[in-house]
Amino acid sequence: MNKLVLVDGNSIAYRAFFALPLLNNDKGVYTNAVYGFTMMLLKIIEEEKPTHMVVAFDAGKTTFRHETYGEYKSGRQKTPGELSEQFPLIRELLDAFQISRYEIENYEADDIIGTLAKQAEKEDWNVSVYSGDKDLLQLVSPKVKVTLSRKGITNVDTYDEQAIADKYGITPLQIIDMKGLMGDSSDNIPGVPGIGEKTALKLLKEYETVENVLESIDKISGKKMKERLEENKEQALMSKKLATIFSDVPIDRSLNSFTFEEYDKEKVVALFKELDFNTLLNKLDVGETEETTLQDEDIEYEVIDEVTEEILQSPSALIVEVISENYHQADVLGFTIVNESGKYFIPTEVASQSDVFMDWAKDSTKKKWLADTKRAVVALGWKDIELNGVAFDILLASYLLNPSSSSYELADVTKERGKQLVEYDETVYGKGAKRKVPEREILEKHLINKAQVVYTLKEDLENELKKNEQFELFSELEMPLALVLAKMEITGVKVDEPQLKAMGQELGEQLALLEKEIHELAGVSFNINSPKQLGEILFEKLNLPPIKKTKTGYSTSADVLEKLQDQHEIIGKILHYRQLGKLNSTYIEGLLKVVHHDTSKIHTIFNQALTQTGRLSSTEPNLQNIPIRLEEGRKIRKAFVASEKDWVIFAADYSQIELRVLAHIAQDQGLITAFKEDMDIHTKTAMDVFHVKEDEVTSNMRRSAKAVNFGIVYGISDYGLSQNLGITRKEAAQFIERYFESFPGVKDYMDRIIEKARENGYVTTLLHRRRYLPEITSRNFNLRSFAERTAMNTPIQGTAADIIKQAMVQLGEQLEEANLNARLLLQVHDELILEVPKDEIETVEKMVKDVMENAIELDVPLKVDSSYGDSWYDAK
DNA sequence: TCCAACACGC
DNA sequence: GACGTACGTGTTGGAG
Repeated sequence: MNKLVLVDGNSIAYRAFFALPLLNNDKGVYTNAVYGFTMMLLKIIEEEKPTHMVVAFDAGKTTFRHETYGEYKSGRQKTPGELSEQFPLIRELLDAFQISRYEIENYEADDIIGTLAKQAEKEDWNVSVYSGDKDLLQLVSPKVKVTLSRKGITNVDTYDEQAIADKYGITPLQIIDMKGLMGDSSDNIPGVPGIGEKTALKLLKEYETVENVLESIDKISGKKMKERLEENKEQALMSKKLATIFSDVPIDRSLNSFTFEEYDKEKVVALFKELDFNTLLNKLDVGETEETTLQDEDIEYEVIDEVTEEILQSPSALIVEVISENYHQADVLGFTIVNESGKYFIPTEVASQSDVFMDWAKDSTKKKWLADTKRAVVALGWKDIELNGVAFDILLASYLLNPSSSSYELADVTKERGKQLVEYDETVYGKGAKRKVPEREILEKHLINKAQVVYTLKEDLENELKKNEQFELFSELEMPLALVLAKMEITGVKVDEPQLKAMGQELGEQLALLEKEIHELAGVSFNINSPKQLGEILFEKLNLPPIKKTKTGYSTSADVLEKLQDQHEIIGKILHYRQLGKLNSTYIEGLLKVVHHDTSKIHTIFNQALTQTGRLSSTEPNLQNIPIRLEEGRKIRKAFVASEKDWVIFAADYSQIELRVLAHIAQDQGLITAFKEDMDIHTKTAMDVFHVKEDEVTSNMRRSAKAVNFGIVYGISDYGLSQNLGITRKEAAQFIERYFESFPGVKDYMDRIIEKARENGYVTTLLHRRRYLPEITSRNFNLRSFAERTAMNTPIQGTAADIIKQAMVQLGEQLEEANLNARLLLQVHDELILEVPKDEIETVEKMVKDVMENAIELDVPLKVDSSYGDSWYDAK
């Protein structure tokens, strides 16, 4: 049986380009789109084994669709130069593979594909279409399948009629009707305003086609909807026409001439070498037999009912499966192990009663490779099972290799490398309310696959880390840090529940009173928490001037309200109501909800693989944003107390760590001297920027200087600074300029780092953490400016993150070595919170300060302030 | 169930 | 010349 594969060349090239960082070969030619395209081709060839194959391209700027609608595809971003220069390479690549390409004036790739698909269908061939564009789904039939790239490049979904029905509840042909109603912003097809995917599908389920919908407008419920449909009848019909693929393109070749047999290996190898596609080269050699699809029914593994030492070899890939998102006090669904000797599933009951297993888990000489170490260590820690000897972690390795990835799930990590060897958790377990433990055998196979993938990925990832000079960062910093964090999470922070409740009580009363006063001042009762209702009251009923608007109406944000303070008594009360409301809902009620009642402790989860800069984040609850600036909120900290009698809460924070890091990496002599002399850095900045002596610095000057420093640290723009200081953008820009004049070393650094980012496509921190910035070469001003600010900021913020992480690892070791009972509880970006027995305070104070200040040596001193008290509030 | 608006920390 | 401008987490209201 003949098998025709049709590829939408433009669409796949676009996808590849935007999915991958802007790679280039040693000659500086951009190759990311070619690379992604190649991965896709190899995958298609291997999986589809086509007898015939065509890659279709769009030709020229205008098509017959522009005659219908002049605005078709207008407003589209121009193809970036970095991508257009890759198209010739893609053509060259296809020629080397001996794959036909086809384009024809006046028609789009879609139409060519549609025409060929129809022709092949008539001949009873099987057809597979590859694109990134949902429009193509209209071609699906019993003989035609459509595969769409989802995110990334080889991450795909294949659709047959059933799949479309499952996903959209409509037939392939109705895809056109759907587009007619909802439009398509990327092609500038208007559709009917106000109708999105959901509404379109609902209408089509009832009326089948756009035409029927339009004829039945009377029967449709909703006044707005009727009006919209009525007003846009013509537009809907035209949109449908635009979305319809034309299947009668005059193609001057016969279907049979598009055969695909073998590729010209010599040419392909030569081209791959030219493009620096070394990984793909290796693949070609071993290539064809290599397993790149999901392992299925026939995997062989053993279900263990008694653990023996023979199956516990070193190294082993180990999966400790916990499917609930929050892993504290969670169920472990089972263990799988893959090593030299075989593949094993160990049920939780078997493992937990096996001394052999426990000894192996505890034995640090027995090396284990994990998918997510902290998750496993914490889940097991709650069951008093010790896990040592973790030598590799897929999550952390993948994060370091590319912190901007949106997922580090094993399925994605393998897919990114051109293989899919394991199913998505969501597919196996379901999502949301439907998430559940699957049948025993499905679970076993899934977990075996996971362990298998960990076992194979380890080497690849390790090599990539080494190539990037990130292996030390991985093994000496992030890996040990995961264990430190695991301990902190299990330890938890003790909360004085009665105190929180009492504060909640009082807040509730104040809120009720404020609410009453606000309603009286407004003359009507309304929901103060609703920006919509509040906006109407303030700007329509009370006729206050609306200063700012949001997409949906009037802005009622704090900075707007502050400007209206003097104009009405109600404003102050609203601001106060908001402040107290936030405290009550997020911090009192929110925290009480997550207290573990058996111990009165809160156990957060630190996400170690999320931020682009290398900082941690904290969830369920977020303990990194407990109020401090306003006294009323700061009182919340009184409820965070030491967990044992005669212990205290101890806090140590770095003073100006980011600006010190800046002084070091920029080598700005003025800044370095200032820090060496331990000057007040904001005052020093003000002196230099305003050209005044120390005693002439006014509080306003210092405030401005502080805001500029803040801007430098967080990479904000002149606009951001102007908002901060309440000045114009121009004035803000001048401030920044004067700052750069005063600190020429900083200015040089900023220029250099942007240049470097452009050359490499990424920036790094002192410890080689990376962040890729593909948009730094964008012609879109916004994207480019953003990337430039990120380039300046990430090395600063990221190095600061490196430093405190280093301190945490060292502190963890030293506390243990010194046999102290004091323990780390929290990290809040530049500060560490511990709980300490009173008789250890002196020792710990010295140790913490010493470790933090010497975590990494810079050309400026690091300074740490510390304090302690009965609660977090008192540790100030 | 999702998104927008808002507010908290660094 | 306009663009729409640190990040991350959580709550609420409101639309579907």
